[in-house]
Amino acid sequence: MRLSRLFLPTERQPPADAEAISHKLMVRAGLVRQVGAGLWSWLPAGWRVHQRIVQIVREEIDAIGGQEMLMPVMHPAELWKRSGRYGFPEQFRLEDRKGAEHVLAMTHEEVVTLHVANAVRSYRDLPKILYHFQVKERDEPRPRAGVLRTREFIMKDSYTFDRDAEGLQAGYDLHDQAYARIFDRCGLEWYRVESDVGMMGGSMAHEFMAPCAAGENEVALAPGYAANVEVASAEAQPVEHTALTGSLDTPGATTIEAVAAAIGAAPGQLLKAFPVVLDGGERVDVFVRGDHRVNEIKLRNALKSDFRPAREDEIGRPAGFLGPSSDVRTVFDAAIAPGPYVAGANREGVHEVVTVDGGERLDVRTVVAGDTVNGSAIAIEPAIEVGNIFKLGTRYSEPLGASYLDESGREHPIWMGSYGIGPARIAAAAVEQFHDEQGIAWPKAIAPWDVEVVALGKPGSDEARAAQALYEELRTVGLDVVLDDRAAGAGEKFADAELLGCPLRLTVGRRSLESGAAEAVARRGRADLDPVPLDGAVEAVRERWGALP
RNA sequence: CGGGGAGUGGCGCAGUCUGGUAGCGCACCCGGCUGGGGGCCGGGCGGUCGCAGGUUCAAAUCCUGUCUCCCCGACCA
Repeated sequence: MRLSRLFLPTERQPPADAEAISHKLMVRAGLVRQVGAGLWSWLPAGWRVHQRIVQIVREEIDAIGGQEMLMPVMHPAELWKRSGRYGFPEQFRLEDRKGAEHVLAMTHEEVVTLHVANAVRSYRDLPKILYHFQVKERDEPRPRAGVLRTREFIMKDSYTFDRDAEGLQAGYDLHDQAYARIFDRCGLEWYRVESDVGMMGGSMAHEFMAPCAAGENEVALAPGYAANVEVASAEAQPVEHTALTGSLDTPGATTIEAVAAAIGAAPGQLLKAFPVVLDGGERVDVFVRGDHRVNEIKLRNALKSDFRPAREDEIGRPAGFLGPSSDVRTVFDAAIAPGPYVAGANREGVHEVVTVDGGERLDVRTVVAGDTVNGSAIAIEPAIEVGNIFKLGTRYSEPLGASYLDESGREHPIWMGSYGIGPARIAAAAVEQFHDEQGIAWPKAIAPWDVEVVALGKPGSDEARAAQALYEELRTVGLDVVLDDRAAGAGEKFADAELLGCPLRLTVGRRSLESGAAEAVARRGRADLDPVPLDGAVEAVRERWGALP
């Protein structure tokens, strides 16, 4: 490709409202452009990156026996009503000309299960791995950070169909291993974490996380331990107890900070009340240490029920002064070590010292940096979720009637798994992880081009002709090469090359004609490599190429 | 959904408070110079100031309404 003809609108300045590095650089480098909130076009160079990632994913899913197909983006609403997933706030809904309801797909469990339900009869038809790359539509409440969180994006989603839990485990493991190969091949720093199963239902889930500053997820890390903070569990740091007894007048002190200040105690000596009402209507008072926060996902999982905050009239005691009460089911967070704590006295303006010992214990708090796992302090860092794997079990096969007959002719629901990867997020994560002041430094597996040949001198000059000859020679041996043959100054060409971030840059100018070699620079680290002789360039480039990240 | 901010040539911005008919840098076009880090000189093109209504002799500027986008938080199959 010649830059003089490429649609590559680079910008000197980032968009005024961009915050995330990948947002700024991908726009500046001419890879993507915004169309609306959470709606993005991929321009030619950006699409090459996307397609290279897609191809890596395709190869690895094919390698575990996946069969690529394609399902539509628009679905009859009825199908989603059957699965019980109709009416999510994120779901785009529309009507056709006849007034029939449709939805735009957030994922494809319903459709793929429909096909399997209609076609699979026998255990002999299992297992199956089906996948596709298709647009997903989600009406996100807040799209952000360029291509990191969008309302429309392409996802590779695969689905496994097995006869039982063991089969599902095998399909799950295959994906786990394929994903590891995919992210390694893409050149990302990544790790696998335990995660919440969320609204997907199912019994087990892991996320593949690429650490970076713009990440929306928080991950708790310790040697041998990695978990999404949504589900992470750790030993709390101990609190020192100062001697306090009896009841304490705390008029107007309704927050932890205010109470701690009023009585001269550390927040960790207090109990924080979190009154909720479960789905079934049961009232529960949850207590965590004053310096901790309730983790609503962990709480929901621990209570095995959705819940909502209790209203004041349901609590029946003055909010802000709640303490343990024998009148209502009471749950203490596991991090509340037995001992005395300051809690509300269930009377306006009064706190009192209570002794917690035993009681119903559940782990429902959000871990904080410094907590320990196996004696090691955890760190919490942001990361982008680039892939996830879910065990769905029979959550979709039952409502949608996907079943098979076993050897004895008995009918069973099919066991399913669901596995997603977002190529756009891999691209953005790579930019977040590998960039410098000048621009992007792509991992070579997903760069838009392998080599950028910068031709200095006027178009038509000896330098330009030598650059073109080099460009053509490298192309003939299968390298993806882009030639900067524009009539621009050297500085502009170097600046654009560093923005775009191809792993290897070869410069052909007057000096090259004198020395008979093109200068070679590795983009990552902007490191000078041994020059590439113009005569015999292919071998030299191959050799330089092999050492690049 | 709560809070904050912004819409003025392709990009980044000034002008709005104090109304007088739109400006700067970059980019772009033409000519020339330069040709190894966004170079220089000269000459140009391009915007009914998000949209609608109102006030006024006169609106980018004041008033009302509305749309869109961004950031923080909540949310995030």
